[in-house]
Amino acid sequence: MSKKEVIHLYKKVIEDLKSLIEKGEYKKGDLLPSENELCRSYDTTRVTIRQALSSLANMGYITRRHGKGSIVSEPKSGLGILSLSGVTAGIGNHKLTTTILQKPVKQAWPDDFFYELDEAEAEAGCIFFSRLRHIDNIPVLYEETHISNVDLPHFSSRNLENKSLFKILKEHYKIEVKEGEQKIWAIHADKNISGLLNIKTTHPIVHMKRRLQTNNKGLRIYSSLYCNTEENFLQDSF
Amino acid sequence: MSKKEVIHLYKKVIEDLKSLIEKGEYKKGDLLPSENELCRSYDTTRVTIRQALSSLANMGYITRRHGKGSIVSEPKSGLGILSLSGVTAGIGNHKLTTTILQKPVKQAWPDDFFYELDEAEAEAGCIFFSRLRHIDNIPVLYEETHISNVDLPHFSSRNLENKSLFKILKEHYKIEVKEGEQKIWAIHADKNISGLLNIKTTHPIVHMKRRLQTNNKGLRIYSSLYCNTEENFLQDSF
DNA sequence: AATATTTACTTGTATATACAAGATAACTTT
DNA sequence: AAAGTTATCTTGTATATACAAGTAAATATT
Repeated sequence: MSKKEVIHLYKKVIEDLKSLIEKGEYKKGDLLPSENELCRSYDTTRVTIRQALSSLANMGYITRRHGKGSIVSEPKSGLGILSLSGVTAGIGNHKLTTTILQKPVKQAWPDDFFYELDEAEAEAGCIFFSRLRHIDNIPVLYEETHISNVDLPHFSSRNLENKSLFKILKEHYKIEVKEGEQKIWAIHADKNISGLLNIKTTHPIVHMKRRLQTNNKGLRIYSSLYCNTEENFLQDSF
Repeated sequence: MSKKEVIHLYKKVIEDLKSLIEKGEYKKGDLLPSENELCRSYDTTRVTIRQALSSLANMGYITRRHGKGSIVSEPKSGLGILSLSGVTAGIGNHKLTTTILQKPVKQAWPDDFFYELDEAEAEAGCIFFSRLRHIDNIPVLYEETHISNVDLPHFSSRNLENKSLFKILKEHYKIEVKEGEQKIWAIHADKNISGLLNIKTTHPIVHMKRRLQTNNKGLRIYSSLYCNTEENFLQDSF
C-alpha cells in the first residue's frame, strides 16, 4: 500500500523554478520564461502557471512586471528568519561554526516558559537543545530552542552542527516557517552568558525571544538567543 | 478628462472583506462566506473570488482550510513593522506620546548614509525627520527617519505626533510597506543618545537600522533607532 | 449504542478561452 | 532625424466549467 502522493503540476512548476533560482541558473535581474512559454513547457494553461508564479512572487523569489515579465529577485534569507551576519558584507571568508551544548532531548516544558502554550502543546512536551555559534572561533551567539514535541522521526540524532535547523525541518519533514513574532532587548550579560560568550558582564548584548509558527499545525519553534554584537550584527529580512 | 480608474472586481472584494474584518464585523475565528456565496454576492466566478481570498490569506487577514472555509485571523501588526510594546501585555493603560525633534525637511542624503542608494534616489534627495517616543512621559525610543524624496503633497506639514508614519503613508498616499531588512545591535548609549533617553552611558540599548521597500518603486524608508529596553521591549511580527 | 456509509457542503487543482493593458521594437509619417 | 503609429510581445483581469479531496453532519448498518 504505497502512499500515492499526487504531485500537483503547479507545485512542480514552483519547485522547478525555485531550484533553478537557488542553483543560480537564473540570476538576480534575469527574466523567467514567459507565461506562455511555461505553458508550452509544462503542457498546461496560464491559470496554472500563474498560480505557480504568483506563489513564487509571494515567497520573494521573483517580482512580476506587467507587460515585461517575471524578474528574479535578490536571494532572500527568507520569511523573517533571523540570520547572523558579519559587519563586512555577509559572512564572506569568515568561518562560522556551531557547537551543540545540549543535544536534542524530549522533556516537559519549563514551568516558567516565556510564551503561552496551547493545551495539546503543553501536554505533548517539547524537544530542547542549545547551541553556541562562533565566527572565526569566537563565540558570538548562544541560542536555546524549544520545539513542540510532534512526531519527527530521528530528529534527535540529526546533526545540528553544520546545517541550519530550518533546512533540516524543510528537507526531512517538509516543515516551513509561516509566521512569527520576536521580542528584542538590549541587556548586560549575566554570569552564565558572559561565560559562554567570553565577555565582561558590563558588555551590552542583544537578547531576543522568538515564536515561529510552521505549516504543521501542532509544531511551533521557540527560541531565546543572546548575541554579542560587537563585531557582528543580527540581520533580518522580511 | 477624468481619469477613468477602472476598479477591478477582485480588488473590490479584497477591500470589502478587509474593511469588514478591520471593523470587527468578522471577528477572529469566524468563517467568511464560502466561495460560492461570494460568487453569488458579486455575480462572478470562483477564479475571481479565489484571487481575492488568496490575496487576503497572503496579507494575513485569513487562513484558508481545505473543506472548511476561510477563517479570520488574529489582527496582525502587519508585515514586519516594528512596534513598541510594554512588558505588560501591550501598551495597555500606558501613555504613549511622541515628540518631533526635527520636523520633516527636504535635504541631501548624508555623505555617510548607512545604506546604499540607487542613482535616482541619490539625486532626488530625501526627507528627514526625527522623533522621540515616550511611554508614561519617560523617553524610550529615539528614531531618525529618511524617506526618498518623491512627490508627497503636504507631507512636511502633516502631524507625525499622534499617527504612525505608516498610517499616514497608507491613508493619504496609498503607500504600503512591502518588504524590508533590519540590522540589530546592542550598544552602550553615546553622549547624544544618553541625553535624549535620559540614561547613563553604561546603559545597554538596542540600536536598529532598517530599510523598508514600498509599493511605490522610488520610495524607500530608512530608519535608525535607539531604544531603552529596560522597562519595555521591541516587538516585531511577521 | 457504536460504527460505517452516504450526502452535501467546503476549498483545491485544472482546462479552455477572451479581452484589456503595459512594454518594446519595428515601421511609417512628418 | 524626429515623432507618431502599429505590431507583437508581455502580464492582468475575467468568465465558464469540471472534477478531486477535505470536513462534518445526517443517515444507514451492525
